Amino acid sequence: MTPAEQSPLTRKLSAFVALSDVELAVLARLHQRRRTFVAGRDMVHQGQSAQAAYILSSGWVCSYKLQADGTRQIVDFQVPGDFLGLRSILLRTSDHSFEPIVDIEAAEVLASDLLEAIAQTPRLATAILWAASRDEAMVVEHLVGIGRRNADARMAHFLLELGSRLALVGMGSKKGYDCPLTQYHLADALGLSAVHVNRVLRQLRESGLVTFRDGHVTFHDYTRLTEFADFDPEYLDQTGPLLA
Amino acid sequence: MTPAEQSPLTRKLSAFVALSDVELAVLARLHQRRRTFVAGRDMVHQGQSAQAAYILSSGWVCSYKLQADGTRQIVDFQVPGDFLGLRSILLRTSDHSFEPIVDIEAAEVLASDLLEAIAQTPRLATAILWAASRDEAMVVEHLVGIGRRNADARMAHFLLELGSRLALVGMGSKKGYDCPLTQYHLADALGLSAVHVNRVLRQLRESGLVTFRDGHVTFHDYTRLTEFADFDPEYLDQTGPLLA
DNA sequence: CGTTAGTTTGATGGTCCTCAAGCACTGTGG
DNA sequence: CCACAGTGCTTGAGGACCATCAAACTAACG
Repeated sequence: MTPAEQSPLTRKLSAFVALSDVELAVLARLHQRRRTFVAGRDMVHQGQSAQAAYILSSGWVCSYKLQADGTRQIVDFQVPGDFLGLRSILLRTSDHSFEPIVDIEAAEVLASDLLEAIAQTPRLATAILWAASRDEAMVVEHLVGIGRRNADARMAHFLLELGSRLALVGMGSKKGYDCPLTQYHLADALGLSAVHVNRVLRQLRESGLVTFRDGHVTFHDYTRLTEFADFDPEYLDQTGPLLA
Repeated sequence: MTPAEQSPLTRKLSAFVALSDVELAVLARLHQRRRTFVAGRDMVHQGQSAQAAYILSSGWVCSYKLQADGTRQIVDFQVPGDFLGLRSILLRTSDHSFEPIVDIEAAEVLASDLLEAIAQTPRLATAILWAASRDEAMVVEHLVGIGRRNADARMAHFLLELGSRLALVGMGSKKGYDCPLTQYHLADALGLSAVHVNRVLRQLRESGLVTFRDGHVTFHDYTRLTEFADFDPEYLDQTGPLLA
């Protein structure tokens, strides 16, 4: 299969583990139950019991938690190749909600299928756990950003991280990438108000660092932006193959 | 074994999965390589390659990330019964550091031993993954707190969560618990300045909600504090046995 | 052509930071 | 026994960063 024919998840995992034909076949089988969801309607609600996880094939999703006072915090965004709700499989109830940001395509993965696949192919299991560990490392980095970075650096860091993640599945580069998020999404993710997000974006644009506009992110000076954001992509652990 | 003789991890897992004698034995074997670490000297440094994880037997640890500008963000605290560095096993380098807050005792667990134990006893594997999922849910809740709660509610929520976690291993109750953290630790965990932490604690104390003083947390009005903090312990998933 | 979602800008104010200083307690060495 | 340093806690004053409120503008859409 050429990269273009592979699922984004296969493409992502292949960058870290050389998968055998058998492992690729098992992975392909996990993609069997294809489903679609429309933008804006939650796939999974906070508090709902979660029996299945999903592998995102196309489109963007966000996972978030709602508070009693109505504010929401977006925990993470999922882009093609990412798992959704992998963690919640073992907890009795999903601890957060998933909202498709655009219309999406995803493969439903039952807990039983996943556990079976893991039992059958240990190397694939390692790859999947690697992906889960990486997702968690991103949440941790997100936490650091909200706790200890000012709004400008936080935004810059966020846009850089997204770029790196998208590059891994061929949807972005150091030039920029397409991005369907609204400024409200950015606000809820970064713990800011939408108004301030707008000012921050203007600031970054006028500094000649990065432009977010009309659904597209453009890096004007990748190196300087990286320094400004103190962005060290090491936590993304994507510097080369892990297992030969 | 009576609860008092069990390791805190065994006690914690037993609250959710009824473990057989065989499983208890495998779990006990994971505790073989006992080590001690002194307060203040990092066990694992950010960027170091991590081959082993630890199970904390006694004492408190914090995991944190340092930034270029010198500020630090504490991601989580570990109390007896918690894993340390479970996630980093699969990533090439540890994405954060671990610092013992007091002198501690921990069991070193090699990646190979852990994988073997998981392969041998699927129910134990489920229990361990449950614990890992729960840890991640706590990081997510921490993220929500920093992003969307004001300083008072953030502190209140944090103290309540710690209380719940400690209660699970018999080290706390709705009355309160012993806590060796300094106000600097609280500041670095909650994304606040130490000065403001002090003011927040005074505020909570004078409101008759909770007192943090001389290494001890005292809940004055647990119900009212819970409402004030919007604390819903569901994400801790500790309402009863998961697997019979 | 009105409605809605999203963006943009201004004005005002609150939360929390920074700087600064003093206090209490502990351990150490002269 | 006392000086002194180190750690942690406490309080005050001033100001930065970001939230909130308000309103105008654009584009898409039925």
